[in-house]
Amino acid sequence: MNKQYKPQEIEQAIYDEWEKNKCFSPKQSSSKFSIVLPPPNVTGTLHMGHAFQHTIIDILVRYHRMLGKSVLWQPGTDHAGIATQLVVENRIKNTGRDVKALSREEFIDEVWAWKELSGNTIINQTKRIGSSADWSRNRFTMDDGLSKIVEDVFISLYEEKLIYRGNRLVNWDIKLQTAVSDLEVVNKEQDGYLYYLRYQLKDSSDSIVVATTRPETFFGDSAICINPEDTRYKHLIGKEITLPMIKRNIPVIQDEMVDMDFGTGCLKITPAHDFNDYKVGKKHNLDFINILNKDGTLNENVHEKYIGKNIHTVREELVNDLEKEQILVKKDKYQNTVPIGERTGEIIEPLLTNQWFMSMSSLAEKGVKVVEDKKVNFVPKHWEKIYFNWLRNIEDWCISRQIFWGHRIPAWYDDNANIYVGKSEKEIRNKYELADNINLIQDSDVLDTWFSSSLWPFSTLGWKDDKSVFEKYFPTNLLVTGFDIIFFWVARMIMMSIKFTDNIPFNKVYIHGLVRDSEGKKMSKSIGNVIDPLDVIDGISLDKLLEKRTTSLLNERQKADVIKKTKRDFPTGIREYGADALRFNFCAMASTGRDINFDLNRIEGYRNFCNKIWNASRYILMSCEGFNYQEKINPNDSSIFDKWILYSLDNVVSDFKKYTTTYRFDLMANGIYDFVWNEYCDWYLEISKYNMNDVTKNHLIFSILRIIKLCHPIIPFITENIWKEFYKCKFVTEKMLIDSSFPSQIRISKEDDVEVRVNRIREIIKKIRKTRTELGIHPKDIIITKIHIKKLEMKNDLIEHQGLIESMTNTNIDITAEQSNVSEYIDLIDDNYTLYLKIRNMINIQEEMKRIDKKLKELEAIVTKINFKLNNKSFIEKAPSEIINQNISNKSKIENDILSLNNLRKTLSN
RNA sequence: GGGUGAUUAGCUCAGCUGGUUAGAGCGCCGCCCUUACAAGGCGGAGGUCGUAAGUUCGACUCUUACAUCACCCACCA
Repeated sequence: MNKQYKPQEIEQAIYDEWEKNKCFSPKQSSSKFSIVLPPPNVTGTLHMGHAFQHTIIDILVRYHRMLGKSVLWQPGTDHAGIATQLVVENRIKNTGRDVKALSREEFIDEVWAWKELSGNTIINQTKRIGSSADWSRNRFTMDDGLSKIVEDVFISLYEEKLIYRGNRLVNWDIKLQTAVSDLEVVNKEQDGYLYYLRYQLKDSSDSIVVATTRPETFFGDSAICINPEDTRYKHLIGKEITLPMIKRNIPVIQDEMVDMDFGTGCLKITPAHDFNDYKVGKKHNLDFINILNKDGTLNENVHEKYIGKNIHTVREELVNDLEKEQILVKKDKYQNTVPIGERTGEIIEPLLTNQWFMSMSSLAEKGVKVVEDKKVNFVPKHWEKIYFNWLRNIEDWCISRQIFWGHRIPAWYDDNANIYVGKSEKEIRNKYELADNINLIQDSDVLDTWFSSSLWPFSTLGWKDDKSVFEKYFPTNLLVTGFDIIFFWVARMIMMSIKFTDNIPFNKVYIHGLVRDSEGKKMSKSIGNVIDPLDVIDGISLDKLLEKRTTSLLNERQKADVIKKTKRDFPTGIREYGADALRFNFCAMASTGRDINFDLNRIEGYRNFCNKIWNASRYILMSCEGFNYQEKINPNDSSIFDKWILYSLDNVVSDFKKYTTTYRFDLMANGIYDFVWNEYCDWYLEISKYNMNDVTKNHLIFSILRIIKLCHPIIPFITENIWKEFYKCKFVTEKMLIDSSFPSQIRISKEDDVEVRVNRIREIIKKIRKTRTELGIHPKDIIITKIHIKKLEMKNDLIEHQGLIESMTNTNIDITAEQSNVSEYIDLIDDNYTLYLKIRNMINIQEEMKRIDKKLKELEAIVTKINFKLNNKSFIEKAPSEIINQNISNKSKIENDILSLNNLRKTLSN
C-alpha cells in the first residue's frame, strides 16, 4: 500500500470492477429495497445538488444491499422539454444557423443528438460520484416504452374527462411562444408606476379616473368596476363610459372585490389579460377582448397606431400620447410584482388560448389523503404542511406546451375542429369510423415535461412490460429529492400513482436542502460561484477554473468580479480530493433538511479522514503480515482494551442503523469520524503498539474489517480498495466488499466496568500529558512519577498496564502505597488516586500561576452553583435522585481538581 | 397579507422528548519530523446559546412577544 491515500489512482478501477461484476444488479432475496433516481435533465452537466442527492441515495442503497436485500436503484434522465429545447436552440444559434429555418423533424433530430451527448456526460458523472445504480435498467423519459405509457395515460384520462381542451387564460411566454404552468412563473418585484387614466362617460361631460399599472391593456377593457358600498360612484352604476382613442363603450359594473381605498376606487376590467379580471369577466358575463398576438405584438383590437408593436415596449409611447391627450391624470411611483417565466426570464402575459388541461381536484383529494393517513411520510415532517396547502388550493394543470421537444399530444383534429384522441391516425379512423376523405391533423403541441415525470416511479419499473419487476419493486421505499420540486414532481407522482396503480409510489419522501456556496449564496453561473463536483474529485487549476466560470459571462464588470473572487477563494485552484471525501462531506452536512454551505476546507478535512483510515489499515496490514487470522473472537483472551473497542464499535454500528431510519446522515458521519479518529486510532491503535501479540493482531484485523464495512456505504472507493488488500492477505474470503454483509451486533457478554477501567487509565495518561505540556516539559524528558492508589480495584489494572502508561506518557512510574509530600513533586488528585510528578526545569511560573488562578475561579464558580442547587430545598424534593447524585459526584470531582490546582500552586510558589 | 425555517466559538454547523463544567470540524496558539498517517501526534485558548418576558426546583432545549436573515404561497388593479 502507498504511504499516502491517492484517490485518483484507485477510484476509476474500483468502479469498473463493480460494473464488470454486475454488483449493482439486484440480488435474489425475499426482502427488497427500491428507489428511483430523480432523473436529471439532459440540459448539460450535473451540479453539486445532484452529487449531494446521489450520495444520500447511494449511502442507503449500499447499506441495504449489505443487509442482503434485493436492491434496485432505478436510474435515468429526463427530456426536460422547455429547458432542453432552449439549450439546443442556443447551440444552433451559436453555430450561426437559423433555428427557425429548421423543420420540426430536423429540430428534433438536433435535440436527440444533443441528448446523446448530455445524457452520456451525466451518466459518466454519476458514476464518478460512485453511484451504484442499476445501469442496465437506465431509462429516458422519451424512450419508446415510456412514451407509450404517457400516451396510454393521456388517452385514458381524456376518456375519463379528466383531461380536457379549453379556451382559457394561461400564462404565456412570449419568447418561447408557449403556455407555461403556474409553477413555472415566478413573481419579481419591480419599480414601476401607478398610472391614473381619465375615462369619459358616454352622453355626459362627467368622467371617472382609474388607476392601473398596465395602461397599455386599456384597449382590452370591457368594464369599469366599483365597490357597491362606494357612495362616491353609486350613481354611475349601469352607465357606460367611452374608452379613449378607440371610442369603444363599456359598462360600469359593481363587485365587492374592488378595494375602495386603493387608487381611486375605480377598477378597469380587462378579462382577457388579467387573471382576476378574467374571473370578474366570467362572473359578469363580460366581453373577452384579446389585444395580443402570440408573439407579443398588439393586434387589430388596439388603436391602429399601435398595431404590431410589442406590448412590453409600447408603454412609454402610449403613456406620452395619453399625456398629450390629457387622459393621463398623473403617475405615482409604485412597486409592483411582475410575473417572469422561469426558463426565459421574460415577462409572462396572461393570454386567452386553446390549451389542454388536467382536472386536478379529485386527484388532489386522494393525494392529500395518503399523506394524512401516513401512507406517505415526509422527512422532515413540516413539508407535509406545504404539500397539503398546495393540493388544497390546486388549480387545473395546463399540460400543453407549444414547443417541439416532448411527447406529442395524441389528439387529431378534422377540418371542423372536432377532437379525436387516440394512439395514431389509423387507430382513430378505425375507432371513430372516419372516412378516408376526412382530413386529420395531429395537434402540434407537446405535453408539459412533468407529465411524463409524474409517471416515472411506475413507468420505469415495468408497469406495462414486466409484471415481475413491477410487483417486486413497486411501490418504492423512498424518494430522495429537493423541496423545490415538491409541487412539480412529488405531488404529481403521488396523484398519478394512486390514479393508475391504485398504490402510492413511495413510502417516504426525504427532502434535502440546497447546496450553496461557502458564504451561503446560491450557486449560479451569473454570480460565478459554481463549483463542479468533478472538479472537487479531480482537481482543477486556477486558470481552467477561471475559464470555466467566465466563458458564459458577457458583462465585463461581472467577469472582472468573478475573476477577482475566484482568485481570492482558490488562489491555487482546487486540489484533487476524490469522490469519497466529497461524499463524506455531503453525509456529514446532511442534517435535517437544511441547506448546505459548500466549503472546501471541510472537504479537505474529510480527505484527511480517508487518509487516516488508509493509514490505520496500512498499519494493521504491516503489523499482521503473515498472521493466521481467526474470524472468531474468544473474549477470554481479550484485554480490557480489546473489549472496550469492540463495545464502542458495536455502539457505532447500532447508531449507524438508527440514523439510516431517522435520516440523520450528519450524526452518522460524525459518529464514525469521532470513533475512528479519536477512539480507534488515537487510543486503540496506540495501545496496540505496546502489546502486539497474536490476540492483539486478531482484534486489530477483526475491528478494522468491521470499520471498513461500516464506512463502505459512505466512502465506497477507499474501503473497497482496502478490502482488496485484506483479501490478498487472506484475512477475508469474500472478494468484494460491496457484496459483503453489514456488521451485525457482536454479542459478547457485556462487562459493564470495562469502559470505566479503560477510562481511568486514559485519565491518568491525559493528566500526565496535560501537566507536561502545561509546564513546558520537553516530550523527551522522562518524568519520575509516583502513583498512590486510593481505590484498590484499580490496583491490578495499574500494575498490569504500568508499562503502557509509561510508554504513552514517557514517565517512570512507581506505584506506591504511601502519600508523598516531598516538595519536588507536584500532586494531581483524583477520587481514586493521587499522581506525584517529579518536575524539573519548570518554566513560566508567572504565567502558570495566572492560568491556575483563572481555572480555580472557574471551578469555584461551578462548585458554588452546585452548592446552591444542593442547598435548594425544592430541588432536593423535586429533582430525580439520579440528577442529585450526579451533582454530588460532580462536586467531589471538581473539588479534587481544586485541591490539585491548589497543590500545584503551592509547589510552584515554592 | 399568510406560512415555513433559521439565529449557539473567528467560520460552517450538532445539541433527540427540559438536568453533563454547552460540543464537533476548520481556523488560531504552544510543543513535537515518536518507522500507520506532518493530509500527522500531544496540549491549549475561544461562547452571558438573537432580545425580552413567562412556565419550572432547573431553560440552549418549552410558551409568548419582538428583532434580524432566508425561503415559500397569495397578491389591491
